[in-house]
Amino acid sequence: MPDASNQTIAEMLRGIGEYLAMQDIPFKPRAYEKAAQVIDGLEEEAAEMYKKGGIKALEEIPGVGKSIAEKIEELIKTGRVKYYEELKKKTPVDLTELSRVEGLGPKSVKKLYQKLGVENLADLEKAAVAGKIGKLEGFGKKSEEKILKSIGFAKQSGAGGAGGGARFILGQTLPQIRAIQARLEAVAGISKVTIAGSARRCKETIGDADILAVAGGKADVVARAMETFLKTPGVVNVIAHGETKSSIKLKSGLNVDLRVVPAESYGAALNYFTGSKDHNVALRKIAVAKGWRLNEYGLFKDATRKGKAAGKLIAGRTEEELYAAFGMDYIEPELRENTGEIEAARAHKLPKLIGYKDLQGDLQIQTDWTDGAESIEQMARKAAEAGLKYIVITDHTKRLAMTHGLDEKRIVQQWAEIDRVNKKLAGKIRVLKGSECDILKDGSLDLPDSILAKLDVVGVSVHSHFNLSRADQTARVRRAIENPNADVFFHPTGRIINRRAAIELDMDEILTVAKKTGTVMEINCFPERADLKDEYIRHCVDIGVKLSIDSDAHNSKHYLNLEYGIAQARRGWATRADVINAWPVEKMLGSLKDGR
DNA sequence: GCCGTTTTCGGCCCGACTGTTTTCAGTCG
Repeated sequence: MPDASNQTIAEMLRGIGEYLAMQDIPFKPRAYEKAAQVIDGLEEEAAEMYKKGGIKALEEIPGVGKSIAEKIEELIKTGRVKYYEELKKKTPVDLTELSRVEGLGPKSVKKLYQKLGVENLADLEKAAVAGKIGKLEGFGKKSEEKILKSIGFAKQSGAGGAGGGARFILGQTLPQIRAIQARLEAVAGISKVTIAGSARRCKETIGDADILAVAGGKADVVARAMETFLKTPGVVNVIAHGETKSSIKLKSGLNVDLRVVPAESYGAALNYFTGSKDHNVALRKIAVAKGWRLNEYGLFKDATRKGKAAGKLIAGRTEEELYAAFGMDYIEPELRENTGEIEAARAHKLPKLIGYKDLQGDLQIQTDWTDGAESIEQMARKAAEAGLKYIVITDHTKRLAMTHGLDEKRIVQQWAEIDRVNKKLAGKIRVLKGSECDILKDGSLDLPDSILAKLDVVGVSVHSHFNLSRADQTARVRRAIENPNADVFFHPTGRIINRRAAIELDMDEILTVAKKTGTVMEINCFPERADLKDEYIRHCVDIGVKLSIDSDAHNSKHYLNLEYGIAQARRGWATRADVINAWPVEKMLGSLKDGR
């Protein structure tokens, strides 16, 4: 049976949606797009669901009805979908490639194909260079220039990543966005500048950045803000420049939008531009059901009137006011994915998420004993400055030879140094003895139990044999975390965003074993790891597997990354009670396995 | 094509900006 991954299924559905959109068919494209999105976000493989429950199981997926379920079934069974192939044959254009070009949508692609025979990026470039596009009805000189300009970017974004448009890693991008925020905050007359969009929701990757600014309604202030924004260092392209909205592209390829709003609409606008889209649509549907209307200017009573001020304003100045008007508790941005937060907010059952200042310790730190850059004492001092009360030194073990991993002899030597630092920094911070112990191919550990039993915290992790089959990898990890000395499973899936896929692991089984054995799952704060990711974190929270949020610091600057791990934990609905290093040191230690 | 605490039929989120336009379609988020 041909194996269709969720990604393949989503691509097929999205493709059909795009072809239908090209033909100006109403509503169907949105249905396909919606279904594709849901499949993309599915934790379980749709093919597995089909195997277990047949086509009925597929139809139970939200957004999937009879017709789409049949197409998924066909793809799983035969590896292809006739309907999709017929659509492709009718209009043989590379839609995913062409729609990466800024300003080019399905309608334009269709026209370019019909009038000029443009099927792909190369054709498009040829036609533009030859000046054919400017002469087309509905297009002009400017459209042609715009297309030429963005072809370069489209080529770039196509080369690197899977699944179309480039995604930017949150932790690597947020500092850039915050710099733009700071520049805008310095503009006279601007009272508030907020980062919105997926960056505010702290998604592990973001597609673009949205910034919201509040101006007192004075035209000159707005103009100054826009001017400052357009002059952001590193701008390569101004995509739009209007009275309330401007949009730029940076050298990095990141698109940034700025919207200027009046104070009375700030809450509604922030909510609107924070998203997610699904969350907003769900809210708007509730508004419509009540006979109200929700847009970026506010929540209004009279739904029949269109435009900015549609009837009597119910709420809009703050987000709190907005959610209250719906009879909901305030929903933290990290939760706004329409995955149950709206229902929970209505029922007043939202969790109290772990806070950004709630960590007391850090359970994974490397030093210059292996591949870290700083000494144990330096790392300890800087951790204290960062507000931590305890840290665990977890240098690599001997199997990781290139890091000069510790063997039995050297790790014992390290304990003496830790004792010395503890004495010196008494009252400032406590340094615990730990290890990032390699999991060998057969699931045994790289240090003997006699050593591991003497450590305060043992982390175990996979650094080799990433390509084992799902069954073998799962068995390997299972054996490792069943070891009574293995306290924490470090960066469990091993994925590195945009670079290395996650290892094949039956996460359901691993988390079940973790629950049974009391093994803690790590949320690794390295922005490109963000491992575990949000959906698995939520699974842990649901079944009671404890978490730790660790910097995996290799130098003291890396403590700053803790923010991103906390964000990830919040996206997974985690509270302080779920995260062991949010607890005092004695309670944390007491919660670990007693293999020693 | 999907969906249902008004509905199994008739809806489907909504507004800003751009370019090519003398009033609007396409794109985007």
